[in-house]
Amino acid sequence: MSERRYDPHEIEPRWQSVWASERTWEVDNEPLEDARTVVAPPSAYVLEMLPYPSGEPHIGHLKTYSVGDAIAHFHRRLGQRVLHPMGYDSFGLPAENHAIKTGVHPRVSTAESIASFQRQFRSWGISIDWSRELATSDPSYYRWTQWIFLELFRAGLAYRREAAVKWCPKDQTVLANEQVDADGRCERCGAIVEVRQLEQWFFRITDYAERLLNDLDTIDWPEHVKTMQRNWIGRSEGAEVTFRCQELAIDYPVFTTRPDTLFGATFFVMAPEHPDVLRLAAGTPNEQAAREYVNTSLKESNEERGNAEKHKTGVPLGRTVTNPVNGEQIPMYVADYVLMEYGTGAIMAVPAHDERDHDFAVTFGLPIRQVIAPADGSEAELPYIGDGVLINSHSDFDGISNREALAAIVSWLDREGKGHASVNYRLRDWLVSRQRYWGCPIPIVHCERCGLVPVPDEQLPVELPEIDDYLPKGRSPLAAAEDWVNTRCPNCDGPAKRETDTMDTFVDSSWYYLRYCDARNESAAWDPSALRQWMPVDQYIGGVEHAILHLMYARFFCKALADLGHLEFEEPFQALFTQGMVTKDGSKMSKSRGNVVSPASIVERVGADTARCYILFVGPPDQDADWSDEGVDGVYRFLGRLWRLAAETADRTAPAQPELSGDAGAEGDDLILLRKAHWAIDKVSGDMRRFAFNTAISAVMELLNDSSRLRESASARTLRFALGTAASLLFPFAPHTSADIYERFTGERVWEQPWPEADEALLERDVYELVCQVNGKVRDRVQASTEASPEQLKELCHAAANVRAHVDGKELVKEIVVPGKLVNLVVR
RNA sequence: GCCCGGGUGGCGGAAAUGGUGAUACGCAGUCGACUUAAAAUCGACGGCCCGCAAGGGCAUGUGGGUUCGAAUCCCACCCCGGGCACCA
Repeated sequence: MSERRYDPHEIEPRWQSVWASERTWEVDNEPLEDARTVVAPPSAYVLEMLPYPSGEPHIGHLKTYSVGDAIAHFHRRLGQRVLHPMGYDSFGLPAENHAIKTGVHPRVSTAESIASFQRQFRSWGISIDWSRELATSDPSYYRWTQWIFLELFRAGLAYRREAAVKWCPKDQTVLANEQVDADGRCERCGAIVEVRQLEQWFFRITDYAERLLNDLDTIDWPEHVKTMQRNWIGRSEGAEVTFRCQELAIDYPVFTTRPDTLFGATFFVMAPEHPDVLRLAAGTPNEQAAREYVNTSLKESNEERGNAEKHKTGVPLGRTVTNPVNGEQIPMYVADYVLMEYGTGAIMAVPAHDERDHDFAVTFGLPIRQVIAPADGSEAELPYIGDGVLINSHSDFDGISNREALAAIVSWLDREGKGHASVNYRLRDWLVSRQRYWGCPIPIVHCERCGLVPVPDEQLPVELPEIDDYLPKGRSPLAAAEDWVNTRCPNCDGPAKRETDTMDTFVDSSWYYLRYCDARNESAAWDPSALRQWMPVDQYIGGVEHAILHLMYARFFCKALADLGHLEFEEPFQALFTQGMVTKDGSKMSKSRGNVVSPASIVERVGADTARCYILFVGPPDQDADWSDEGVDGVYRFLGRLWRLAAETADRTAPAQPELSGDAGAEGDDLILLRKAHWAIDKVSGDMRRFAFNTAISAVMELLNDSSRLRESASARTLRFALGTAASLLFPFAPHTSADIYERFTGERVWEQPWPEADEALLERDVYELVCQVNGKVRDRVQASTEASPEQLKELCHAAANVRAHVDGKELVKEIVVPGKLVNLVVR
């Protein structure tokens, strides 16, 4: 027999061209009537986060799509119709920055990158329904992004206001809170972010805080991702309490989570951004100092200001407010530890029971009045944050627990009209406007007479104009395209100007999964019946880095669009899987470190099947994995051994026969191998459901090892079954090699075959190795029958030679029998 | 500081619900076969210590505990990774 060589470069393109020419992975939307009358096969929507096309795909992409493709294939073979589409998140800063540097239009460089992604996805053999492909920068897509924007605008969910916003001086654009990292740096370019007052567009995501929080309970997401979202939303229960400044006759409500400590409030603090600060200070001796303080604070970066280690600063305003519970006049301060964006921008300060207020009081020599004492009567060290009983408060409340007092005080405030129970969220409205070119234009016209006027639906899309200069100059580069900017008001036909800001790219990616369901619809963003068929996404796959931003925004879009009557569901992604990062030598791959492994070079060296299997085999896919070229070689050897043994066995058992089955009367090595094959089916099936692809692949390796060991002693038929099964089980990970092997054996296409089922009878054994322990230590092992009674098992154990050596001459205290496992004798 | 994950051989990692000698599978390593040689391939051996062996002792970050039995459960601590961080 001639030596056969495993040649992925021959095998892979051959199968890829079958899938391309037959459009194997395309699925149609069933007409609705059919879905109702015919028993429609169950469907599944398997989706990986769409890539941002910049340069070439990297290893992280390979991992995401290897995971997603395995899931998609598994669902198909379980008999489901699977929607598994692909698209590109093709608006964004990197292409624009590239354009600034090289003059190449972002559309051109993006198109090149997309072509590269397409080529590589095909070369990886990912089972994509290419008929639904989309790019968010394509007018046929962003037309509908604009339509959604206008729907939100008309509903009051998109609005414009002046705001202190995060401004990146390098990228010359506003950033969302979420795009500023922990050090106060721009997520993209790393420059220190500044604060500016600008008119900006926002989405009213805060209206949805409660629902975004509560509905987390209805979806099957990793707990840590839910936790991150919960923290981000940051719900706090408490009360809003009104403090009145008598001199100016102004009420200042504050939010507090601790109304039980109201009697301990000894001063009052406002954020530097608070619009009343200068008015309050005006005419007092502190006017000048307050003004200077506000100015310095506003210039300070968030990084400097947010540092909790920093000692407290502030300036007295020379005014007082009245504490509503006891009528005390307490002094007002302005201090930068109070944030304008949270609560009301003003706080009551209780130095005895709040660390920050305590620091401030110590620095400024303000009174500290303890109003809660530990319930056990011990002396509390201040600030005391814990629970206890009220003291120094009011005879109605002193002595009762602070939890009770909290409720009692809130209802008292409510009755007196001085406050009420309240809930606050950390979540802020989503700033969506960007002063950049390469993004979706905001379809609004500014008319001097009519104000903000939406571009009529039938005039969408508002297409991006051609410009020569992408360089941002503090305003959108679009402002330079005067022919485009100057237009007529759709309302009054008077002269008007187009909005020159573009949308944050997260807007584009907040609804793309809807568009896939009806990607070629030219008269609507989607037809409701198309969504009914596929949505919500059954399994979403992507990196944890999107745990907050993208996943929160997409959820918000669904809820808002559902409220507007466009969707019949409120959660886009029923289940989520987040895969870990791929590192090299323990650190993140990056060009500057020079440790980038390109998927293309791996595929060229060992083929896509090896690359895909390796990345799933190296460890649990939800964890980070370190790339090792030696490990890749190991997987390559495995696929090669499997393919060669299969090819050799197929030659021996030719011609191919469609059915693949074991011998019912198998015995000896045939039975051993048959059992192993069924064990592997059972193991892989379970592992697929748990995303345990690493152990699934190792189970197939075990099956191959046994097949190889028994290649001479087992029958050709059993060997054929074992190896055909191995190919069938490996198909979701190594589709080309598996399809090739399966076809050799059966002449059939493995992707058209149902997922194999394990024969229960072959999973069970009639004899097993009984573990014989003495005092919990294994002393011997004997063959036992599954049928044996506990009494018989005890006897077997007592009879074992090495057990006797440890038991003889000792007192038997206890006997523990675990049928099917072990017997443990306790002796003294 | 708070909230999540994790600590298992030289390495990546296995081990639903406590139950085989924990370390499957792969990598690296050692030895052997084939070869003029190498590569490729195939086969064998690999936790540590004592012992010729049978066997015994010690081993899942550290220290306690629960249990006939703990990588797995409980308590305390140490280390690593991630998220949030003046959110009142």
